[in-house]
Amino acid sequence: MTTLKELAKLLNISVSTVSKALNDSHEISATTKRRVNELAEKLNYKPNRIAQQLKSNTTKTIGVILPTVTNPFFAEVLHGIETNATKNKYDIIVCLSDESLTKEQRSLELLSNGSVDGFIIAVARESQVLEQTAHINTVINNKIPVLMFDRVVNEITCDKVVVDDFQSVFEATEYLIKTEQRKHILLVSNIEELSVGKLRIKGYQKSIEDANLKSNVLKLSKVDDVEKHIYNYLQDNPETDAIVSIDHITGIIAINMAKKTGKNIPKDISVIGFGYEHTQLLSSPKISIVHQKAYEIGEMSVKLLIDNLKSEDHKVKTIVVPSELKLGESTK
Amino acid sequence: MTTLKELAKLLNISVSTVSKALNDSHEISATTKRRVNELAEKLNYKPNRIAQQLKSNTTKTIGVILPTVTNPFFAEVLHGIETNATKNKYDIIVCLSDESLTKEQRSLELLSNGSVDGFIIAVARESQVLEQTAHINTVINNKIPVLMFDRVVNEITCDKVVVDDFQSVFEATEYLIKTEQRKHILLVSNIEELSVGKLRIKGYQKSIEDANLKSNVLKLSKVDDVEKHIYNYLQDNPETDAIVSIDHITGIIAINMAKKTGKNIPKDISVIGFGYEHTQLLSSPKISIVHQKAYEIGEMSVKLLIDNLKSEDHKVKTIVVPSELKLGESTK
DNA sequence: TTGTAGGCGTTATCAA
DNA sequence: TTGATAACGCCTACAA
Repeated sequence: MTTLKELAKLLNISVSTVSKALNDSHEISATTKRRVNELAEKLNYKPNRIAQQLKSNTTKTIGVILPTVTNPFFAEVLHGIETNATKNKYDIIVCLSDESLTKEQRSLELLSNGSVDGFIIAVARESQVLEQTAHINTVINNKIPVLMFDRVVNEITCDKVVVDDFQSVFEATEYLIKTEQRKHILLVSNIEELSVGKLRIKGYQKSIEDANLKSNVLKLSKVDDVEKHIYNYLQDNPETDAIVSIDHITGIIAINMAKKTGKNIPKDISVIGFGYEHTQLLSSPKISIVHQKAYEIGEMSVKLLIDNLKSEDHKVKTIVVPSELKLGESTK
Repeated sequence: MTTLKELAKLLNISVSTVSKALNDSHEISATTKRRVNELAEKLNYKPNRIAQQLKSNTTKTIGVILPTVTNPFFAEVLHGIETNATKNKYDIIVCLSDESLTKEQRSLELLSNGSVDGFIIAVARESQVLEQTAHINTVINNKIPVLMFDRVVNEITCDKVVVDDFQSVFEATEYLIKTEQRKHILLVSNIEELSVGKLRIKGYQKSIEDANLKSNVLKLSKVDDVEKHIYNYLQDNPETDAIVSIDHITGIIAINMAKKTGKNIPKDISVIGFGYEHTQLLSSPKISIVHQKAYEIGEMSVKLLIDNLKSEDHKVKTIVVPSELKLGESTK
């Protein structure tokens, strides 16, 4: 890689002159600037990023710590993060915790050595279940800004970007009750132990209670054969006329199983699931979904974190990104 | 952040002594080492990564450039890359090209300033279709190692990790012909313009030719309503008794559509798609898939790139990661 | 056993 | 208008 020193030597001028010329300083004459720029162009000079980082004590890099990226929600959030970071001339270093507390701790620890200016994190399932989150506070105490999204720890004070988990499921359920007159609504879930899962279930229950209906929750996260469990439930409870799934998997399975029991969708049973971009393609009829604005969550997270990085007196915020009920063909 | 200088000052010794003590140099006395280590521990000292990078002229960071991460194949490859990179104490900077040539060029350009030691890249759809790949050679000419995976440019000389696209579809088709005695096999695709898509279609065609059957290819990548196209085809060609999908979407849609036309799967029609971890969950009956070892592709890519980074006289290799036919319930 | 000095590539201050 | 120098934080050859 070409350096300032090399350019200086070739042009017989000093390093600092070259530096100033390249940065278009008013101190430098037009001719010198021209000479310098021409050579720099020719040798494809690019200022060494590492040196700039050392000098400026800032990396323009964000550490992004995700539980997984095979879950389409996090994939789409990452998409939003990457796009918006790039737009703001930030790079992202991505670490996957694989839902493991240890990996999450290690990643945070490893990047807290000047590698990044700040973190965007969705905490691992294990960290959330065990309520072990001291490592996050450690980072914050080291004055490295942290933004948490989706899976959030209430006890930690930092910027947060969350989904309207309670409200969205409340409304989805209410839609089934009020608009579709459904009376026997099942909730299926494979994420009931997560903060977001709990909130979504509460939204369902509130709506059910308001209508004096019976709550039916099928928890599947520790179960092998999800298909079979849903199928059996539907066989045993043939009065079921609607299903709400609070994740991006069980809704589609529920559609398949309901069809298998001979029910017509949406005539006999309505189904509302959670989903993102392509989810609807994969079911027939196309599943109605609570569409979480995953991309926007990523975008907002970057925006808020960069705000924090740039301003001296940043005050902590929590932003709620509202979801949208996107009706497909699995509701009437 | 605590620095060597600060430690030195507090202990009234020189910076180099501190440095050596922390690196457990034999030059330093046990007592000094203890004093230094204790204080370092107490102040949570961590060597500044940027300074180390500048000093060593190596970043221990890999630039990963992916077309997208919402496609589960790339998500799983990323998983493999991240895990193996971390294991080898490398970070990854992730850029998404969004299938755009321009974004891909920009990302490569931007990171070619010392930010990374090497690249892992799957070229964007646009770059591949337009056959514009000079930017990749530029990087290689700058002596930054590049590894390409999956979507590969034959004209470029560098390490490659690819899937056995031709062979896997050849075998899947052969399975339908020889084991299941299928005679009217349809291939559906939404990626026929990609190098991998072309190879997969060739594998299908070879197998079909070998058996003296008729080739039927349904190209859907520029089509709005994939469901409808598949449904119509099945209506118009009721003799169809097997479907091969060469992507991770159209196989599941084909199952749904075949069911819709009243066919029984796998009795009347067999379906084999492409897929990864969770794909099989989303269809009923569970789809049989060509399982690309996406995670392994990521792992191998990192391994090969790091080999290249470490050895002086690295010779260029292409590694083929074989896929596996994973029979589900959509074949007999 | 400890310390001094120089350098990685850049930028900024100050002097010429 | 240009150049010398110092500094960012770390490491290391060499001197003490």
